[in-house]
Amino acid sequence: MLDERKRRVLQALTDDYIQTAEPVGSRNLARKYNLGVSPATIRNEMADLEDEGYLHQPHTSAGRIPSDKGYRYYVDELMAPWNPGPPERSAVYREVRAVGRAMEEMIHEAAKLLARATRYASVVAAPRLEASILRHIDLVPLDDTRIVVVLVADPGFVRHRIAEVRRPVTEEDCQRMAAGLNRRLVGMRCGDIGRDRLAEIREEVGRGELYDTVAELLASELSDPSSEKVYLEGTLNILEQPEFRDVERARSLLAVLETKDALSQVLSAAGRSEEPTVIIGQENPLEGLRECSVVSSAYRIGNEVIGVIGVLGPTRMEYAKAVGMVRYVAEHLSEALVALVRRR
Amino acid sequence: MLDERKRRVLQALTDDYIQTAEPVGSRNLARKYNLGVSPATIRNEMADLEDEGYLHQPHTSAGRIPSDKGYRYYVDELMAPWNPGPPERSAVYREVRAVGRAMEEMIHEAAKLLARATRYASVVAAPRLEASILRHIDLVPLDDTRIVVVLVADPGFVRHRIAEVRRPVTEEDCQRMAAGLNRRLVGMRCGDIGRDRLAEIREEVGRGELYDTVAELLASELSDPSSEKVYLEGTLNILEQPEFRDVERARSLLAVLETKDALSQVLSAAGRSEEPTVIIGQENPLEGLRECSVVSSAYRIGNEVIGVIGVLGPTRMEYAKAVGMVRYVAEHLSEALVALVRRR
DNA sequence: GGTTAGCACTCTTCGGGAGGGAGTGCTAAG
DNA sequence: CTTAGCACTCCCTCCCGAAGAGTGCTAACC
Repeated sequence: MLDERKRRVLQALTDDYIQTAEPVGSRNLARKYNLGVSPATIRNEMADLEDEGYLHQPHTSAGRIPSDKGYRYYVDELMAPWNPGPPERSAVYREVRAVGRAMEEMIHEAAKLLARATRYASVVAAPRLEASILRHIDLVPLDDTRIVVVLVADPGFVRHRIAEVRRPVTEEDCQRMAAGLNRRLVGMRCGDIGRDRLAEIREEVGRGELYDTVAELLASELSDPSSEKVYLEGTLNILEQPEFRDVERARSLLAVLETKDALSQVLSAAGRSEEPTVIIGQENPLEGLRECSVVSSAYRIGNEVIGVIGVLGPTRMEYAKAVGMVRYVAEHLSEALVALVRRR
Repeated sequence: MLDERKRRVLQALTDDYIQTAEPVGSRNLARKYNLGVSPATIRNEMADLEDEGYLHQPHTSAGRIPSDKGYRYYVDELMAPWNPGPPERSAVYREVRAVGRAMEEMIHEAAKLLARATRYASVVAAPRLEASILRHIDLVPLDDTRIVVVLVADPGFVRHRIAEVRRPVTEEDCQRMAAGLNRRLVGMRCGDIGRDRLAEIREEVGRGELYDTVAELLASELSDPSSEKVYLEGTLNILEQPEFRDVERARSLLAVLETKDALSQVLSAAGRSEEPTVIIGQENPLEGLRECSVVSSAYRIGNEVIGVIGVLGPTRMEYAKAVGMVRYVAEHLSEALVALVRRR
């Protein structure tokens, strides 16, 4: 659709704009990238590219800026692939693949790393407990009316909540009930352990206030569909971007990002492809993110996609680096996670 | 030291400046606060207050602004006490005193609430595990070479880490070892469970790789003095303050706050008084925080101070509200925490 | 016919006054 | 001691002009 020279112009212009954040003029383009033609010719090409919607001008007599359509074309066809170098690689090995971490912590570390490496904000959706297999329940009395309920589920979920009862219970009560719950529930999919299921085994496992309290807590923790955890890291990086030199813009963006709900929407819009997905500006479903782009990738345990990790920055984003880094982190996160369950 | 009229002028001026963030002139002061004297008189008083260092002028022919010394006097002697109204009270009851939370989560919620209520950033130092009493250790096999180590300590600490061994272990191995560890360690102060102590009981409890791995993990988790957790919330609020309308300032402040180390310093400088402490501007030990004030208070379990919670904002801070709110939250947090251990 | 040099034109940005406004400090009178 | 009056200072805003960057068009060139 675009001839070779237009492609080269669009590529050079986008590269330049991504670097400088300033509208790019024909003279500059001719000087810095040897396109083999004069500024006048480039001007003609730029005018064509603008007519076709790949570029736009902030005002007459300014240089051009890629439009969302321009970025889209750049991302799909033009950009030079970027691969992590030694510093990025070693950071991933050091921080994501470090041992001794439960799954959620590992995922959280991956998000922090991604933010640091790209200098954008990073977002990550942690897997839902629902879909995982319950491995162990533990009841630890804190005092005679409070019990720590510890849940361990399959690929490395560990959660704890505190249950409170009116009538004192003993350590033996807790042990007996934990044994009963484990006998009947371990191996089940967490999402299937709803109130119904818990009511069914009430007779056998325990009855009494302790059972009811613990059961209620389990039901709400295990099968609450709104329990998706979303992390946001590196918000401070947003302030470094020249498009957010204005505090008001930065603030309104950050305000949007602070609502976990918005983040979930962003990540679900990104889909669950295992190859990095790029959402550019207006393609974004959320009003407040129309000047941002999101690069995200699913991560897996084995063949099963369990979450999404990505970066969020201005539309003028280093897409090549973002895509390369997201891919690398997602891959290694997946490998680290599968290692958590590999010997089963 | 200051006569009554000077006190009233300083008070009115500070109140006004805190509200408007604009230098306050004599005419304005005379109009808005009925001080019973003319602007000219107020001017004389203001000149005196400036000579004595309570005020300063950004430039000739601008109004006055309180200096750090002025704020200090205002905080110590002048400001009208502020007490939380129904909305603040109910928020505290709803969010801090809600049940089902482990201690650290409760503290974290208190910080979030404080940030929301004051519209400043909030900081909180969570108690050190070291000083608390170990209550329970649980070893849950995740697969045959990975074990979730769950620690429960006295006032509601729950932590988990994952230990990895080379030679497969069975569920029975774990149970046996957990029982042994509990028998020998429960009731001890966590900080006293160092490598020495763990080596002593090695013979009795378990030997072998499993013991060594778990022991190493316990030692690092229980007695690591650098493990103080510090939370920072409401950073976004900083951007609302007119003194941070300039992105660069906001960014450099937030960059300082993102280093947990700096936060620890701030909170330790605040001391551990149970009555709210105010640190104003230059009084702050940290270079980057010389234009900020911190209002903080210790919180307790029973009579023992276990941490510090506070808010951080520009020196032009609503001190009365900050102090009132910090006091209220710290008190209720202390009560909620003591409730965690009351039946022992 | 595509390419390029030349040029007039447009639009933003930046610096330098001018004018207005807020506030002060001083003086002298009450 | 207090206050009215007043000259003075300094900032802020607006406006203007110059500079600079970049364009689009035209006409010549290959």
